[in-house]
Amino acid sequence: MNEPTVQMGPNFIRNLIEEDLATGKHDMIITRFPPEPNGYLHIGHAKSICLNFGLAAIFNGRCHLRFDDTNPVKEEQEYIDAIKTDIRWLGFDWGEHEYYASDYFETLYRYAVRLIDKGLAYVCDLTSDQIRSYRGSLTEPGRESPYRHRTVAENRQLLSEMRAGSYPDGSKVVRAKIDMASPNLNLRDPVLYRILHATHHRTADRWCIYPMYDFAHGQSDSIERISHSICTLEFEDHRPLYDWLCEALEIYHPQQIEFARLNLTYTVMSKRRLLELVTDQHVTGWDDPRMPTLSGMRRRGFPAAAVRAFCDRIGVGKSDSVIDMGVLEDCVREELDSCTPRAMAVLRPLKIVITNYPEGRSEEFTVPKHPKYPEMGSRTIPFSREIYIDSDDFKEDPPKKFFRLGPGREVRLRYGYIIRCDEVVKDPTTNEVVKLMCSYDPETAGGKLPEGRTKVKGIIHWVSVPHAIPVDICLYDRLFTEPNPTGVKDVDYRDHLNPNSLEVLTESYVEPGLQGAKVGDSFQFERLGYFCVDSHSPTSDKPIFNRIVSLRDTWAKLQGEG
RNA sequence: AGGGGCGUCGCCAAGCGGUAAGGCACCGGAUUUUGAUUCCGGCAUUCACAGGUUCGAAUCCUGUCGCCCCUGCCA
Repeated sequence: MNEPTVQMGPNFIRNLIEEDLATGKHDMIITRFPPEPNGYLHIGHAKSICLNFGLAAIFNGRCHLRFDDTNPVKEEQEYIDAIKTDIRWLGFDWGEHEYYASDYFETLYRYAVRLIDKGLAYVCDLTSDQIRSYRGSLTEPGRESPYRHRTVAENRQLLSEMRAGSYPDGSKVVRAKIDMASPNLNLRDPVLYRILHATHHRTADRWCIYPMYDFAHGQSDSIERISHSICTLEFEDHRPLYDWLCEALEIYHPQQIEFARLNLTYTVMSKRRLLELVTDQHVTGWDDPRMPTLSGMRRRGFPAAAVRAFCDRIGVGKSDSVIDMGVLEDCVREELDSCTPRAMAVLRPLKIVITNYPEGRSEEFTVPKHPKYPEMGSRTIPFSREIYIDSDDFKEDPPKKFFRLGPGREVRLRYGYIIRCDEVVKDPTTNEVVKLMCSYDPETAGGKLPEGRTKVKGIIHWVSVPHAIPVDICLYDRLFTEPNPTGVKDVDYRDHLNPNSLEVLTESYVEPGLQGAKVGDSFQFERLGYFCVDSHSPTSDKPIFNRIVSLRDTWAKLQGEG
């Protein structure tokens, strides 16, 4: 396993743990990442994973992977497998420490019995609607259930009958006996167990009562002797309940610390919505390269190291925040720039005929795979009389500061000759530019500049027509047109879906050296961006390249302003 | 006065009584056979606001305002 070097700036959780270690409150720290196997992991989970595994690595502790699988109707083995794959991809290893809340069902049941014996829990026959109305509201206290004062013996009897399957779904629950007037709604006799005659993906039909999250999560942490239970802000209100439970049960009491969950612009982050995008087929699946899921980003070509760098860069705090997508993209570019071999590709081809280059002749240029790291080796690119250039590198009527090709203009072919556009050939009916007749200067090969010749400012990429490999290109853009798709009043987030989030180009070409590229291989197509071979390429011989991220483009930015 | 939390540059974020780190974005400029990369330089007299304590406050106290979360037999 590739053990990542963990980067983590100072943050309040790290400081707190440092203090706990310094004061001897703990000799070793144990954290955990506790996903529910009901969906795929997304970049928000990556933040939590990097935090929990990162902290464990920094302080020489350990981090458990625990599946909080207490709701059999929503959870599936498929998700467990996908989650494990994603965490390993991110570069983290939980070793032997793979746990399941369902492994603790028997212990949890004994805990429930213990509460009943202490008169701190009871079996309640109210319907869910009744429980809701008895709960009161934010501003009004609740009312006690008429079943609240059943005897210990009766409660024990009822609970064991519940477990034995004597009652139908929803007919009874067990509740903690805390305080129906508490200003904290979580303390108004919360439900601990419900009856669910459902087959669980791990315990099959052994149980027909299942613990609620609030009765499983904290105790699971306790059972695993988690020193620091790190979770997101919305569980802050639940902490008093976990405290109450640990005290009532007289069990080990982990310390819960809450941090703000990640939000990213131009995407959504809730599992519910991501699932909707998948089931409504707005995307092709959980691993659609436009999804903020780890599987989507992996397929898109984001390096795991970039995701880790991102998680470090955004920090950890308690204030609600929305991170600009640009931060993630910058991390991806930074990682890819140093490790990605360069290549030339033409996305929207425009043919050029070099009129003074002999017909039938061709030559090869040997150029570095990476201009800054010659140790990465070299590649050869063929040149011939006909080449493709990208159509936006030619403008019949060039705007100001456009230093690419235009009628009568000169431009340098990357790693090749300087050419001049002598003639523009158009389709007589559509008036579209179909071909450019150019001439080359044989004295300018490989960057050479003869004495007295003025330097050309523009350099463009190209591919030799007879040597070009046809490929399909997938251009991805942000999934939504709104920075905060769920934040616009009275508008469904799906109405902000970007209709142009995927553009498929089917007439693109790459240099012949990319012939043997394998799924997942990444390249920088010079002047265009980073691309990788898609894992869903058809078995046909025409590969698909996903654009991972574009290069920074100050020219495009200037254009946008104009 | 229902409870809990948060408010430091456009977006994140250090800082924890001694006089505002860093990143992204943005703006200059240098180098460049990728308008990329790299490199330099600029970018909060001010920390939601108002009072108070102090020689000294983003940091302590009081009050005000704004935003987020909580009424699943989901997690």
